[in-house]
Amino acid sequence: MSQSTGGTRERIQAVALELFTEQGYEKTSLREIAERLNVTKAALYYHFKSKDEIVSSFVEDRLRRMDELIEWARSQPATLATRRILISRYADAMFATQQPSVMRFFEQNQTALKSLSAGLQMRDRMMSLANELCRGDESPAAQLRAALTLFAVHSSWFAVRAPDITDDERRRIALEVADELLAKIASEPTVDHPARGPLTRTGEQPGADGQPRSDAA
Amino acid sequence: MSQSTGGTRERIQAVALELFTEQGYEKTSLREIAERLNVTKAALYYHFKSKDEIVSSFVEDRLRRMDELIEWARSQPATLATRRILISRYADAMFATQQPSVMRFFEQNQTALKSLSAGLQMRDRMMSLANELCRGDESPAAQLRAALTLFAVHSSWFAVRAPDITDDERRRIALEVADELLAKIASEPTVDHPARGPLTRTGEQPGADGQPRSDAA
DNA sequence: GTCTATACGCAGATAGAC
DNA sequence: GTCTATCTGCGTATAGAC
Repeated sequence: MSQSTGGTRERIQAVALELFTEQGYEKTSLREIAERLNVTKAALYYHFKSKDEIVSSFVEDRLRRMDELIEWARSQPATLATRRILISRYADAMFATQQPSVMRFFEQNQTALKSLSAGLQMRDRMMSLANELCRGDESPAAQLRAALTLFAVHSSWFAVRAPDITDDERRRIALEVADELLAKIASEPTVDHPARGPLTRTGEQPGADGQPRSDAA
Repeated sequence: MSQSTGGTRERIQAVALELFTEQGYEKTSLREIAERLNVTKAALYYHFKSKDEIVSSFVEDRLRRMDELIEWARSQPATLATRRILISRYADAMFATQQPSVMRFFEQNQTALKSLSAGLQMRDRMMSLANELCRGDESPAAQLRAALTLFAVHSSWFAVRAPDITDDERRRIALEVADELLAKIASEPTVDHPARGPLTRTGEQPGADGQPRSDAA
């Protein structure tokens, strides 16, 4: 919040993010980060209390965005239109500024993030987002489609191997595939076109969300 | 191959696989594995030359299966039918025996596997498999769909949260979603139904496979 | 086949000078 | 705000006894 230094804190974040993503959080030592910046390990400890606080520092921003998104989705009806806007906004957030780097960091460090509080929080948000994407259709297939929708946005960054493709094209293709998946999720709890069938409705649990959210949106 | 010991080698593999998956490869120490088995670290080194050789030992089997699968796919025409059988056989392999554990290990240790030879080999095979799933349709959207098809099989294990679902149901749902994705991939290089449009064909690279494979299939 | 003992290095983290 | 110096502990791996 209050950095009066010449951006050293930001430089540490940038280098750490890069190394954590390339070789993994566990495998990257503070010594390595310090060497890249031509400073000592002790200098790092002036800016951050610990190694995992470096992670938290660049995750905060993303957490905030996701919270806003989830809150918005909960205030909307569970229709295809809502879901399309939801995934579209999610893609916007992921493709904006330097978020792609943070996105890749998360993909590449899923396991390490299990022991980091920032990681657990992000996991929680991703689950909520997936839940919102299939709210109203509790079938297993819908859950899978919802998850794949998020994967579509994420993997558009590495799964598409084209030499001169722009970020905008990646985004558009991701949303094209995502929309197809979303279209197969039932829009209303009472389905009126039994062509797809309800599959195995194992048992409705009413409030799988977690918090009851009593505060205003 | 030739274990005359009372299965100690297998017990090490099992415990290592479990811990590597739960807490990550880097974070799991040989001391921890040894303690779980009530042996010493030195005992581990009798059975395996190094830590990463433990990984290789339980990856070998999976590599062989995937090689067979890829080889088969290459000998077949690039049609929807081929792709459906391919993903179905892949699912069979993934759901068979204790392969789900190995599958989860890979998902959870993507980054660590970049510095392990076994990991690099698996990455290579996954890429080849994805390539086969969209051979004949080099559009970015097809590449994304092919990758998501594989994700569908993988994520059916954790994305579907249902209390009493069987492995067979998971497999069926994964293939249901996978088939939808595959249906949108063009079956022939010369598309004759322009309803979907050619998207942004950025530039055809004839042999994006890597090896020219001159040997017989 | 498994043990004890140990080598050697690097990890994260702190104290206190400048 | 950055440094030098240092602490403490654990990491992988090896030697050699039983």
